[in-house]
Amino acid sequence: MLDSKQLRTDTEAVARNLARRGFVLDLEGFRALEERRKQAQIEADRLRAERNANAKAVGMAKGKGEDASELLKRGESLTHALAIAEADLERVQIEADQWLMGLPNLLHDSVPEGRDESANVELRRQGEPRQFDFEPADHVDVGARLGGLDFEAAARISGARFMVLRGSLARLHRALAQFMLDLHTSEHGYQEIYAPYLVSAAALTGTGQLPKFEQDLFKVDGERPFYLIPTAEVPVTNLVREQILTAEQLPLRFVAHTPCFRSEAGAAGKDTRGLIRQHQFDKVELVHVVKPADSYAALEQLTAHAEEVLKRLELPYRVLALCAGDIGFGSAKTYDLEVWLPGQGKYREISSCSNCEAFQARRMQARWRNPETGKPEPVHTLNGSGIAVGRAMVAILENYQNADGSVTVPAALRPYMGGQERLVP
RNA sequence: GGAGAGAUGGCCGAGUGGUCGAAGGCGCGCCCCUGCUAAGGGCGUAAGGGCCAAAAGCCCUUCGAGGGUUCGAAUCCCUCUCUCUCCGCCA
Repeated sequence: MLDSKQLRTDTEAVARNLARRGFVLDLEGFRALEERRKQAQIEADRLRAERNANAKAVGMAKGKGEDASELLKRGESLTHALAIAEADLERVQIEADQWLMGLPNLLHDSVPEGRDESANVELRRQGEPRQFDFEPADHVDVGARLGGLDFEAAARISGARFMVLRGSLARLHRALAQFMLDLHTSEHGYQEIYAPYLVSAAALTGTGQLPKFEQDLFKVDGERPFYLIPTAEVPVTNLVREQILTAEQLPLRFVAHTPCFRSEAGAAGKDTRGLIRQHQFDKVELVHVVKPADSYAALEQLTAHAEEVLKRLELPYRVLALCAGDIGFGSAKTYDLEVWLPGQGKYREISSCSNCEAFQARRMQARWRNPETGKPEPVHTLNGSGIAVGRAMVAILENYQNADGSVTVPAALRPYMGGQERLVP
């Protein structure tokens, strides 16, 4: 959510910023709506103040034993008028809120211009793609040869876009998650979190998935609806919702390993082969809650923490600054990490690190008390994958495959694999 | 699942229809007194929103949430949520 004050006082600049995303802000519509809201609120407040004063007068008159029948009559008509004014205000308010909730975040000045992913800017590369003396297979074939990757069983159980892991691959998957958690908790200073996988609409509204992106979510109907989390960002960031934190509590750094559930509506036919795009996948997520002044330093830090995972696994990757048109709804600036996949011969996204500034904090009412002003102000929130577990496994299978069908276990993972150095068919 | 109790400001806790955003206490802040890590005194101390360019000021909302009764609701009625205790069941 944008700062409504800024939206009102600096409308042109906001419109110019949003235009970088290709988002057209309806200035006329906004001004008309805002004017209606203002009038409705002034009128309702006025009537309510009058009614309150009148009611108080009734009490005083009765206390003195005076006749209050005139005041009572006036009160009745005021209450009636107020009901109408309040209903009017509520309608406008809902309309204004929905409109505000549908606006994406403002972009940081450093975000490169561009309409789509082709304009993303590569910032750096780490590691050299390995030269194979045989034709590298993709992870589906590597996994099949190991006998641990079973899409057919998954299809029988659940359908398309699910996977079953068996034996050493299931263990590799677990080892990856453990390794990442240990790295972030013991070396990067994160607190490990276990949080709900089913969340309320309010939590999803806080982080920005609702109301606009309901079609991307799995909804669990019941007396009260729940949604399956599309990322741990949702429950973990919402840890600070409706809180006023002290300056001493910041920064907060959380890490959580959770499954993520995505409907992938609109991705029909995309990445249908393999486990790149699944309805259910595991991810280790990093979340920072920081003072506004620190958030861009925190973004660099968080990205470095995600990169460290790939460095330790000795996987080649590159870092992109997403361009204006490719940045997510709630983010002001995003870096993507892309890992090299020999099976596809290209870099594929494995982590996305975003600074949401105050966008989510305003929706969640997550604040800190700024000692300089003494006032509660929105915190800044950041999140990033540190990193996607399923895709990390893909990268390992493809980058560490051998001609005989075996897969070398990266050194960093061996302690989590009982010392095993190779996965063999 | 059954029975009961509860939800008030940073915390504790009073308040069963009127001048209550809410006594009192604790905590915190500023000041006074006191020559010294004590005691005492005074003042202040919620959040969200609106009017205003902004500040000051004024106004509105909020006593778990929503609805109702009423001129007027923390207080009465209904529904829901959450917490606690006991029983049952269960990983």
